[in-house]
Amino acid sequence: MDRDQVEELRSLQDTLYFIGGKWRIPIMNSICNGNRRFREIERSIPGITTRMLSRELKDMEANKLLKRNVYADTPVLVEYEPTEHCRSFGNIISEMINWGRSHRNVVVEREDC
Amino acid sequence: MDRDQVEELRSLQDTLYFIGGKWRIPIMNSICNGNRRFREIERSIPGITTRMLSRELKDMEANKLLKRNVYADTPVLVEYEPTEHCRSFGNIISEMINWGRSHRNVVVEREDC
DNA sequence: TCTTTTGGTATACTTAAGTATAGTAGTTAC
DNA sequence: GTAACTACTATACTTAAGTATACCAAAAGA
Repeated sequence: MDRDQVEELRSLQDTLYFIGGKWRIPIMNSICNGNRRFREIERSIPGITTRMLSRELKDMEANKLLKRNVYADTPVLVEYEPTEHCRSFGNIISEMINWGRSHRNVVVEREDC
Repeated sequence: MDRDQVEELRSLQDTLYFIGGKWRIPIMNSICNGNRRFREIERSIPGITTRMLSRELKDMEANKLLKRNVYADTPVLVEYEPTEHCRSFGNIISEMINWGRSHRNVVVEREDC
């Protein structure tokens, strides 16, 4: 194992740690797709609970992945805005979508046989 | 949420499900980097236990991500070989390495301030 | 007035993922 | 003969992640 591979593995594991669970990437994707409000994001990700969404959003704000803007009109309006840091995940997310798409095709092919 | 976003989310979640835990991507990376034998892969990923490696390799074989070749010389030699399916993850892995690298730089910058 | 919507929090629980540690059977090196 | 390596499996346990459910206050709509 040469030096490069050690550094690559470290970068890889950092990213994986950052992605963490099941929901962060879908949330990033949703926000980058233009969803801004809590219920809007929630509806865009079937199956997520308010608890998980709430926790993730808080954590993501702390990690500078998004900005939480509160507009104190009545009723109060809360919007989550992606940062550049969040958008920098775009390539990973696109690649994941591509992979998932072609993987599904492979599975479908197998099922046809 | 239009049709496209539903399909994208599905692809994304499929991929995330496939990646699963903490170890699969590092294992794929290791094997694609040329590591072939059990102990070789194990040593290339500090912290992994034989149990996790064993489980993952088995699961990955079942999912056609790799081929397990047994050479019945004495002593028996076992080699894990990546399939095209595994290599197709290359883009995701590269993007993750890139992200991890630049994220670390960002963190280092912050620490310097 | 009653229901629904918004933007969440609190509590309790389950399950999946991962860790720690030991052991197996065969082989080779000293 | 004993220590170390290969390629694992087995058992027991911990912890983190996720689920289920209920609830809150304020506002708007029917």
